[in-house]
Amino acid sequence: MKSTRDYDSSLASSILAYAERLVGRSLREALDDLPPTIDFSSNKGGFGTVLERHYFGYEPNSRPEPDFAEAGVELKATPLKHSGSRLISKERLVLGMIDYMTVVTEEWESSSFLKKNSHLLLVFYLHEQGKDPRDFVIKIVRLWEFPPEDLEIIRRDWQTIVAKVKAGQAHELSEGDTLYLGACTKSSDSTTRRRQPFSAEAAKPRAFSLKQSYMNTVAQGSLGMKSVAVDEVVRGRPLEEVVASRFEPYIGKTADEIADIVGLKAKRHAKNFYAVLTNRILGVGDKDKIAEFEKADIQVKTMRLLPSGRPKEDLPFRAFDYCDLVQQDWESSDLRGALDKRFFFVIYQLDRDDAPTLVGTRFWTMPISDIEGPARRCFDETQSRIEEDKADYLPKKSENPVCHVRPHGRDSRDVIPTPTGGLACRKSFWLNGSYIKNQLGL
DNA sequence: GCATGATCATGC
DNA sequence: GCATGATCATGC
Repeated sequence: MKSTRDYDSSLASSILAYAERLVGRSLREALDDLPPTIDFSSNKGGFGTVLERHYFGYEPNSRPEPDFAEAGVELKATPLKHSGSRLISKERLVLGMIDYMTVVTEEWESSSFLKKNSHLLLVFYLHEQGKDPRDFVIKIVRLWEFPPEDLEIIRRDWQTIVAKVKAGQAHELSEGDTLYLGACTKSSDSTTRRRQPFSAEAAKPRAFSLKQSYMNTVAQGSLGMKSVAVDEVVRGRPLEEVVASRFEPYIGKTADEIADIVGLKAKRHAKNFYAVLTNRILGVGDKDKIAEFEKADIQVKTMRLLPSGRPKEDLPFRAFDYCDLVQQDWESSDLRGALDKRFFFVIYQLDRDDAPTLVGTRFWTMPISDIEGPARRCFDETQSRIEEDKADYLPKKSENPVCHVRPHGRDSRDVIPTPTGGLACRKSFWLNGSYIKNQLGL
C-alpha cells in the first residue's frame, strides 16, 4: 500500500523526539528567537502556523503530500480545554477540504485523504481564553496511526461521504451521517457554496474531520470505555450491523425478562434502568461507556411506545440559558450541534399494564432539510420571542412538526434570568415524539 | 388522549 | 450542588 510505503518510521521517530521537547512548555519558552510581532488575530490557526514556521522551520502549506513528506507524517496542532478536572479536545480536527469534483474519482486505498493523513504528528496544546497563543502550553505530543478497528470505520465513513457526493447530495451532507470521520462545514461565512459534480444544487464547503469526541479519546485514551465490536469491525462488518445483532436475541422479550437474562438486579423504575440494560446487552459494565459510541458521539435514547403506538415521551435536550441563547448564531448554535448527531434508539412497546417489550433498534440522523427547515424556524422563533420579553410563550408542540420548547428545570421555582431583565422557568428544546416515530418508520 | 407543565434520579 | 438525562402529572 502506497501510504505505508511512504512512511519512514525512523525518520518519524526523530521528528517525534524533536516535537516531544515541547511538552510542558509554551512556544515562547521553546523559541528564543520568536519574532515579537506575530499577528495571531488574523489567523485562527495561528498557533499551528507559528509551530510550523518557527519550530519546525517550514512554510505552512496546503500541499497534497504530508507536511514531512520524506517521513510521511502530517503535523497537526490541536487545542485542548478544561472540563472539570480533566482536559478534553476543544474541537474537531480538520484533515483537509473535500473537493467534491475530484473526490468522486478516488478509491479509498489510493485516496488523497489516506495519503496525507495516515500518520499524524499531533501536538495538543491547552487553549485558554484571552491568553496570547505564544503562551499556550503544549500538553501532549504523539505520533498517531489509526488502530485497524478505527481505520475500518473511517474507511466506511469516507465511503459514505463520497457516496453522497456521487448521488448528487453534497448539499445534504451532515456530520451525523458518519461515525468518526465527519464532513464538517468549513468556510469563513455561512453563505459560501461550492459546485458539486452530480447536481446543480450548490453545496456548503466541507472538510474531512475527526469528530471532537474521537479526538477526546486520542488525547486521553479510552479510560472507562469498553469496545463492543473490535473483531467484527476489523473483519469489515459495519458497526451498526454488529450493534443491531447484539440486540437481536432479545427482541420480543420484556425488559424484565432481558434484565433476568443479563443478570441485572436494578428495578425497572430506576431512571437509568434502560441505559444499564443497553450496556448489559452490549456486554459492557454498568458504569462503562461504550467506546465506539463515545468516539462517534452517538446519542443513545430509549423510546417507549404506548399501546396505541404513539411515543410515550418527547425527547428533551439540555436546558438553555436565555441570555446565552439569544446571542447564538443558528449555524454554531447548541441546538444545531445537538441535532446533527447520530442517534441510536432502543425501542420498547408498552402493553396495557405498562410492561415494555423490546421491539427493535434504529440508528438515525436527522435529515438536513428538517434541521434547516422546521428546527431552524423553532430556534429563530424562540430567539425572537425571548427578545420580545415573551420567554413564557415559546413555540409549543402544536406550532412545529419537529420540535418545541418546554420547561426543564428542578421545579417551577427554578427560574433563570432573561435578557429583557425578567425571570422565566428553565426550559429546553424537545424533539416531538410523533416526529421521531415517523422518522424511524414505527 | 394529548399537549403542556412539572419534577425526579444519578453521577460528577 | 448542580448538570444531565429521563419521567411523571395535570387539565383540557
